[in-house]
Amino acid sequence: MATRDDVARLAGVSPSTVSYVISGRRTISDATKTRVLAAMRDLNYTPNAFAQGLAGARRGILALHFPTSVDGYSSTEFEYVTAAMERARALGYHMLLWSNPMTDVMGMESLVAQKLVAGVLLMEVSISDPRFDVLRRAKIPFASIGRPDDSDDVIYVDNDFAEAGRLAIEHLAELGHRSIMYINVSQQDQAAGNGPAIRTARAITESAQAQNMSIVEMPVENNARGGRQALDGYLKFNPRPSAVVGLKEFATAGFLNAAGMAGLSIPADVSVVALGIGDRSAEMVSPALTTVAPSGEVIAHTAVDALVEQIEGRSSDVIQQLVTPVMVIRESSGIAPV
Amino acid sequence: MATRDDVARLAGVSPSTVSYVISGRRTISDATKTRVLAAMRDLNYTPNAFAQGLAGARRGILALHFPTSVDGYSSTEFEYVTAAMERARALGYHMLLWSNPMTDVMGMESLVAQKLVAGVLLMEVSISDPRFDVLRRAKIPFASIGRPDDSDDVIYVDNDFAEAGRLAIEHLAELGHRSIMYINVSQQDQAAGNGPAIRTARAITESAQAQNMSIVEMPVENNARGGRQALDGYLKFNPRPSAVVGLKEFATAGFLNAAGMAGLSIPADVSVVALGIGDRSAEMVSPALTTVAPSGEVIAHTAVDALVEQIEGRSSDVIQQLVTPVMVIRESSGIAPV
DNA sequence: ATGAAAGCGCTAACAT
DNA sequence: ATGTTAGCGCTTTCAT
Repeated sequence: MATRDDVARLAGVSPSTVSYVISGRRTISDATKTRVLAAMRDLNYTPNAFAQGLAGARRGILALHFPTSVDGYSSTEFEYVTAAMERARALGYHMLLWSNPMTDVMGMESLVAQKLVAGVLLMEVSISDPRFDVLRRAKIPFASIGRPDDSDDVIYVDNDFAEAGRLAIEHLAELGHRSIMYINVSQQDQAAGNGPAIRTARAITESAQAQNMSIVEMPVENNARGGRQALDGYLKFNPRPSAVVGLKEFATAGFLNAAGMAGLSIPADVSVVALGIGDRSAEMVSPALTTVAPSGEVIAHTAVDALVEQIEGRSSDVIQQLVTPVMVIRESSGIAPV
Repeated sequence: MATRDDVARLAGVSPSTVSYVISGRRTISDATKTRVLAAMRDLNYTPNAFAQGLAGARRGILALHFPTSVDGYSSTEFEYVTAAMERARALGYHMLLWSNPMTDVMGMESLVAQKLVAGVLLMEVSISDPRFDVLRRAKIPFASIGRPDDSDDVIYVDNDFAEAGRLAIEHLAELGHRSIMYINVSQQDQAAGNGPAIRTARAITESAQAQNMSIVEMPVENNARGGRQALDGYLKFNPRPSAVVGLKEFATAGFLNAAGMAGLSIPADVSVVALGIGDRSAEMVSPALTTVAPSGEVIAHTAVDALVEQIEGRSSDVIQQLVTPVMVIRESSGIAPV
């Protein structure tokens, strides 16, 4: 494999000139530049990433970190991952995927200490996420998709949960619903500080109050069994809420299916609105779910942009951005039964 | 940040001794080893990954490559990704996620030329996948999840499609089904050489013949619309097949939903068996899908193991392994209507 | 059992 | 506008 010196020899210039042609950090005469570029092409030269990194160049790798989850992740989360990776690539960075248990902060420390990555992007952050302190101490650039409670110095991009809650509740209010059940994440996840769950609960509670609607909560695990449990709980209410707002896709889909099996008709008997779920998943179930969700692509792209800006020192602002969610009315929501 | 020389100084040994303590490639007296280890701990030392890479150590990064897909990927595919990453981590490697259009072979070349990654794991391989030649030419270790037609020298782990087809067809045969519709990938994807689609078609055709069953094919895109088209096509058959075998999850789920909307009862009117779909997706729809699929975790783990063995030169065998799929009978398959 | 020293292929400060 | 050179922090060969 050709090295920089090979290129320099072939082009008849000094090695550093080759470097400067690549980095553009020096003005090079057109004639020289052309010769160097040609030599690079002839030799099929690509700089060695390790040498660049060691010599102190901009390290071209970002890490995308998410805690390992027993429930697994959905296609919605994968969309975030692929979108982040694509943006990173577009900006000239590689993306290291990286996951370990939330509590295993050591793993994170060792990655950072290896100096391999120029910055870290956090996914699935909780309101008191221990990863932030590790990153702060390591003085490595980081940004997060989602935000902790203590977020003054944190660069983040997050869903605008207040707006999402408002959209969902107002949609249901317009359809005449007066009482709602909220399928929350499990108590365990709530205790762990699941930000979207907590912020969504707050948002829909406030919006419901503003609309004079009543609201009850149903915490279940994010899987088909959780969905069935949510239905069991739902059926015990008297009177039953006429609408359900669900946060996680496997639980919400599970509720939808269990309700159908139990002879409930959706949306004639119960309306269902799903929050934070991607289009693909929303259309995988029947009836297709009405959703209120931000574009995963927008969130991921914005977050990567913010991280890279910080890495490249182009901006010292603490970028904090809420992305406005979009409501897509599909088949699972309709006029409240009389 | 502490370097190896700092550790050496603190421990009162030469820098190379520190290296040898880390690599274990030299016998070191217990006394020395203890002192060095203590110094490493005191200084919170972690070797610089770039320096290691440059100096020719084992490069600790694997790349996981998949072509960008317009249809997006499902949670099933994400399971492969996370499983591969976890195994890589367990073996001491990082995992770089990497994706670009199948035809953009240049992107792959430049990654490889950067010498950043020790090996490449390919996902979503097609039967005449251009990526293999790039990798062969680059003389970089690689392995694939799935296999091309020309696979003599390719280390791969793949689903045992023949067995999957047999399991699905025999299950349906036992339930009394005599005629089947196969929801295939789009004609475009078939032309692109989608291995699972082609091998599954072959497998179920052969198994169906062995069972004296008739089989028709229905190519559609892998999304909800494709599922509806599959139903439209299905309804036009006279007589209608009593069972449907579907390959891709969004299309198969779409068929399921469209059939339900159209008043067909599943499995009373039509049985549906889904191939290659993960449990999570299978249980997201209603009725829950009977599936025949390999464990994504097993496939991914095995593939990463094979790749790492090759990288570390522990084995020069061309590991080629088919993973036996597992049938999970859920609610979408039942006795054929009379 | 340990040390010394020659690279690995770059970047960037210091020349001219 | 270009060349020279001192590192970056390791691995590994050659010494002892």
